[in-house]
Amino acid sequence: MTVKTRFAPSPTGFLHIGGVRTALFSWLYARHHGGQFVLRIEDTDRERSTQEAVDVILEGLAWVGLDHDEGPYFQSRRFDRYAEVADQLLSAGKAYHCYCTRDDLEARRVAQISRGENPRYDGRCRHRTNPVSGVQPVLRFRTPDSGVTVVEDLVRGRVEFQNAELDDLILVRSDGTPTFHFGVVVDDGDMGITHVIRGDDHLNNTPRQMHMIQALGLPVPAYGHLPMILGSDGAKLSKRHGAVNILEYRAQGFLPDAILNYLVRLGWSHGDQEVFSRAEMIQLFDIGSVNASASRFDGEKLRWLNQQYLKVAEPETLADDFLRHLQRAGLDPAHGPAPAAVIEAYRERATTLRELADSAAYLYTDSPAIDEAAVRKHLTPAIGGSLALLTTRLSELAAWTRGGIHNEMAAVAADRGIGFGKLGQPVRVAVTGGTVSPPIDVTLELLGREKVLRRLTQALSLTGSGAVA
RNA sequence: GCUCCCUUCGUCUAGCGGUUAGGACGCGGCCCUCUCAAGGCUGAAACACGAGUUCAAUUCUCGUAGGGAGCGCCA
Repeated sequence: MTVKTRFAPSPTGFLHIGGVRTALFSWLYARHHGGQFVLRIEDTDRERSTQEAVDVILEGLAWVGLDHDEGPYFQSRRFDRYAEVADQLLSAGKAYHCYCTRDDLEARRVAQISRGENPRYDGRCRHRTNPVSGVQPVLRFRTPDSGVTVVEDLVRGRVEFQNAELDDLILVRSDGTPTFHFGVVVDDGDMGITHVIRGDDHLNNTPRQMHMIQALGLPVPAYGHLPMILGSDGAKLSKRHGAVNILEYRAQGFLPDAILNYLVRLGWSHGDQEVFSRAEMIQLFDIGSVNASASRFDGEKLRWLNQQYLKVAEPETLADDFLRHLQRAGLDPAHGPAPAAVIEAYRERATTLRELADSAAYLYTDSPAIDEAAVRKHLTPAIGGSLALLTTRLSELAAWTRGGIHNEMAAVAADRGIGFGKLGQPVRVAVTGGTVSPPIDVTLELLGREKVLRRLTQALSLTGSGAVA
């Protein structure tokens, strides 16, 4: 049997990190077993579904690289099929029309709750033989009222449900549209889904769906219910801390591989290993060793992982994204060094591409941000002579390389009788405007001779030493 | 309220009857060092509680407490 899994989001909002994790595990399961991964858009609720949400889901999945083999299928285009299956169930006596109104249902629900009962449909239309005129009925599924349904969950193990606890759920609304439960069952059957891997908010729905599948005479798929991801405060994911559009992570400068790596370690592990390439994930992933408990989202660890990927990536592959972040910051990439060299120099000093671009901003502008306190501290009269000498020597340096620059700086420091560091930091402040940058020779090499000489000359005047190059 | 699920350092986790309870992020210290990082070494930090079962429970069972989910003509 070939494994076939699916990811079935409803397009009523953006795709967030929790959805991506669900998609990832489902995708990994399929890929690990050499199976197929199906994408299905569950848009039976026409009121709340939007094309914009569909686009965002598709773009998000494409960005993180969770590719599907089939689909996207849209439930909204399969209404005829659902109607056909509904008729089948109705004529087989496995479903029936219910004429109870919403108001009646609601009133009974309130009464049940006040009596301390599980609010559920009382089945009063189960044996009705005549239609109620003027009322458009819904179609309800006739749930077995005794017995036990066992879910052998891939993640939770054996979970039992008393059928008597379950009521007759609606398959088709009075307006003729199918409900979520019905669409899922018909689609999973039609699409040949063998393994349903989804969030554990569906665990309680599983016995009902199994009943429908059995009534349809279809094979019951295997189920795996994944624990949910909580916000960093332990509360349900909300916009404050993670339930943001997955594409926002791209805007923040995260890499897809880092996100998937972070997500796969939420609820799953392989010994002490922390970093997994996609190939390793696929090879090692085992749903049987997925945790049953919910986990919290930790942005710090995501940042750490992101840097791990930043550090080993081919700089060229990061160049385009880096350029986008520069432009976002209002900088002109043409006015500075080639991206790869900057990435190379900065990736151990940044956790995201966005941070990296922000740190490198001084390379791409003629008016870098100036740290006034650093200027006062380092650009003192005493350093003026050294800066003047360095400026002269750098202007005469034959080849503008870090090695050559380093030699000139060492020579100036020796000549002036000061340590390398005593010269390095004032130079750093002079050319970057701040106190932090890659090794000073690398920094100067990146900036280029023209900008370096100009900034050193400007800095010289700030020292108040009267020295000139 | 009813049903179902969950519970090891602050966080992610390893553990699958006998361990000095391991690793990672974060935090502290030391080393390296022109700054910041990165890196190396190192420190503090956990089995929710109570009963069983057992020679022996973090590990098995049952409770308790605390979290979570479901109970819609939402998905």
